[in-house]
Amino acid sequence: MTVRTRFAPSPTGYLHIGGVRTALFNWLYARRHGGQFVLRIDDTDQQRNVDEALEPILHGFKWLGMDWDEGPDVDGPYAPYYQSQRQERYQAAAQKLIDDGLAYYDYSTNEEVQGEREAAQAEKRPFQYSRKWMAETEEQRKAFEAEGRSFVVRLKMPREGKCEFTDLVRGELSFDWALENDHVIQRSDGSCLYHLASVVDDYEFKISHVIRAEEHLPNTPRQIFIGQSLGFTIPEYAHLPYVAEPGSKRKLSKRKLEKYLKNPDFKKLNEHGQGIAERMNLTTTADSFNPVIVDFYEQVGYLPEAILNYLVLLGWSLDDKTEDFTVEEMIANFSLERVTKAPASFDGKKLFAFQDRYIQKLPLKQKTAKMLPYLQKAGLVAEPTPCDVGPKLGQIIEACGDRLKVAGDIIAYADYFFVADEDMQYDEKGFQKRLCKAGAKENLAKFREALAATDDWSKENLDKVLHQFVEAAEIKIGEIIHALRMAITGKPVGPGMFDCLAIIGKESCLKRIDQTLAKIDASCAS
RNA sequence: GCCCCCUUCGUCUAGUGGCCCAGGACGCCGGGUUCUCAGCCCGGAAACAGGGGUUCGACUCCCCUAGGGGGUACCA
Repeated sequence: MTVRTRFAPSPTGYLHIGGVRTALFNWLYARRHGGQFVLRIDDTDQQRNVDEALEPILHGFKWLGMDWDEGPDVDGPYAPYYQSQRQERYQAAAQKLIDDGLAYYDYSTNEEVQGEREAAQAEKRPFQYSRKWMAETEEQRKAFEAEGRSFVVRLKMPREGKCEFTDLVRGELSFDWALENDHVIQRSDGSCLYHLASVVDDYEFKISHVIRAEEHLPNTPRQIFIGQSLGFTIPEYAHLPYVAEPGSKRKLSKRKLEKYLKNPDFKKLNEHGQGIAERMNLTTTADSFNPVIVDFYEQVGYLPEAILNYLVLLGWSLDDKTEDFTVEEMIANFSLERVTKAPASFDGKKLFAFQDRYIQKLPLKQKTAKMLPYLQKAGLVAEPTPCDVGPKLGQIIEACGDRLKVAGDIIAYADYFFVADEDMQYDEKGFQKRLCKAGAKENLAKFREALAATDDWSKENLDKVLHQFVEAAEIKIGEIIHALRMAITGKPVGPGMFDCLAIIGKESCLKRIDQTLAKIDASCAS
């Protein structure tokens, strides 16, 4: 049997991180078994601009490298892959169920059924529809219609026995048929509902394994009933635990951002990304730019492999120690048997740690290629790229070392390397602390002369020059180096001092020091 | 209300009756190193939800309770 799995996104305009985890498990399972991964679009007839709302989702999949074998843009033998274009099939299935006596026309009103439901609740017994308005003959239909009633189609569920099936994650499961309701499968306007559609599609697409979130577990008996009634082979089922909210066990949702931001780790992750977006002058909205949405990570400069590695461990593990997996290793090792049963909450810190590890492993050339566009978006480097930028950026990235956690971090670290001397911005707090203190100006002025007399501008030599200066002046190294950093970078923190001096170059360094000396007179209260 | 699922350090997890006074990872705390930051090195705290069984022996099996989550739509 060929393994075929599917993921069924609805065109909402964004790709949700929890959805990606579910999709990832489907994708890995298909790839692991040499099968196919299908993307089926859960749209409805009413939805407008489906293409527009779908595009960011498909883009997200592409960015992560999760390719699909059939679906939008990839035609396959079972097209169309849009549910809105498959209504006739669902209607035919509904008709067949009626013809076989496994579904029926129901002429009840909403209020009538709701009344029965409330009565059952009041008596603390399970609700079971009385089938009072069920019409199984033409005469009954005519009679109800004469009353002016309209109909829906309901499943005629069994009222005894058990529905038993094996879930690949949870094992043997058993549900009482009598507790299942006569669910509506076709609305009064003739359109069909999700459960019917889903079962019909899974069968027609020859899906072998339905791997989906836990919320569908209680729906499974009714889907099995539909499938069996239609004479379909029933797929294997695997119900995955949720990706839960940060620090909780509740299902992660798209619209509760406010609440998640109260979680310190989530907040930090978000603020870090927002900072980068600001430096790129990106206009963001909470709806489209936050850590619950995959696009956030792409914009900010995370690596897809890091995201995937983090996500695969949300509910799955190989053993007691392996944490790092390349995509190939994930594919080679993934199994449903090792999926956990309990929900896993989203942990921004851990995701960030994976990102850190992955980006540090990246060769300099690739880092440079990934980071350059960020400097351009921030307006620090022209487009097309001037030819001296590449080597310089390489030096900067090397100097920054593991301070750069995501590609977008380069902006904050590299701005003073690319900005004109006279446009350099000073961090005011740092300026006060490091340059407005006694002796700072004098030391800086003296060291300027030492630098002016230096021709060998290599960082090794600069290191030597500074140490000689410190010794001669009989001061501690900290007394000059912090002032110097402020003077030539404008910031209190950054890469190694000698790297900075070397990269900025003699001419600019002297100019910046002069500028700074002038500013000390202007800005420091005496 | 009814039905279903779940429950090991703060978080992700390992553990399928003795290898576990519970292992790894992220984070956290303390100390050291460095020109700042980021690191790096050393050390540390931190969990089997509770109660009954079964067994020579239970994190592992059974039952109950509690807690958490989900479903119960002419939503998906």
